[in-house]
Amino acid sequence: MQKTASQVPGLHRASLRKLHELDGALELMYYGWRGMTLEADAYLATVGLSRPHHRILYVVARRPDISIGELIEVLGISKQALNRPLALLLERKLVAAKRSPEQHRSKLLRLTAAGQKIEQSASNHERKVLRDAFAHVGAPGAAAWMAVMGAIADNS
Amino acid sequence: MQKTASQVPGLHRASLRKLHELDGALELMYYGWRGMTLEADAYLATVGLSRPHHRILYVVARRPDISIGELIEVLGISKQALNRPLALLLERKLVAAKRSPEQHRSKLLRLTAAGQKIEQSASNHERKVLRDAFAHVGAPGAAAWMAVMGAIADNS
DNA sequence: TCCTCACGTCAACATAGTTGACGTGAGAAT
DNA sequence: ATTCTCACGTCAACTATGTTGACGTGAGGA
Repeated sequence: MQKTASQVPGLHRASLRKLHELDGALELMYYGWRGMTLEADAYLATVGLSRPHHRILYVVARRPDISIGELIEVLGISKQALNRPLALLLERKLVAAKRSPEQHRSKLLRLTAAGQKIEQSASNHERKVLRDAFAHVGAPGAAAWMAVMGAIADNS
Repeated sequence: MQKTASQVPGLHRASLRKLHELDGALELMYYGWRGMTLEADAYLATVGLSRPHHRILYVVARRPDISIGELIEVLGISKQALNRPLALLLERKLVAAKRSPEQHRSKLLRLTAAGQKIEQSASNHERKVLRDAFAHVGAPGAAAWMAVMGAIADNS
């Protein structure tokens, strides 16, 4: 047992000197991301999965019969990177692949019932964090948050 | 050359069916995080560094003479995980370690001039994204964003 | 003087990503 | 009809970032 510090799972926000006006916002983004995914990751670990598996489950849930190629595009990773986590999901029958009868050039992916259950549980953890946060600021605050995040996301 | 899709660096937001009310917010958080760090990561890559190095530089810049133990606590990673990236920063003389004269139980870390320059450049990329996004919504929107992110971050 | 234990380091391993190489089969070109 | 091409998916090898475990060292208390 060698963790004098950081036995806190949630990594309380550190107090750092602010060198720039926006440092606070910067740190909020960092800790916000961690805060949202913390419980979901812990849940996923209990079922032997992790973040990349969840991302796959999330997308497949919302695009049934998606092909591997499309999945790669949506996730923004290489097809080789997709291979291992997806193989695990298939092996554990959380995702089912069928080749369409006449067109068997690509595989079509779907969640099994078990896969759906895990996807929903994990995503629920994340949505709960957001729901609670939005409750603090009401609908206008939530709308403003969405607007800012949209602007940040669309930067590129 | 084998990337028919995803040659777009910025990974445009995918259009996924929304199964829950908060799915949009969930995805915004994901793409927002990516959006903020995208340019900074690209810059860091040009100088042979990456995200963990930047996090170290960021913290050390705001806590000069921090010890390794404190740094571990702030970053929320294990001291072994810190070891390799920090060793690189020391080797490249972006961070300097001095042992205090009488108390040489712990090392005190500081950025060198070169380290400061890189930290500022990388952080500037991230702050710029935030600044632009905030400009879209004005001060009240920014305040609401901060409030929501604070609530999300403090979840734990 | 000795014990303890925080500090920091090294070694071994897991996981998630990368690039490269390649088999296979659909569809186009000839 | 035959051949070419090339997208699709898979496998192998490698890199990077993290984990846990083991351990040397020296400060400070007993």
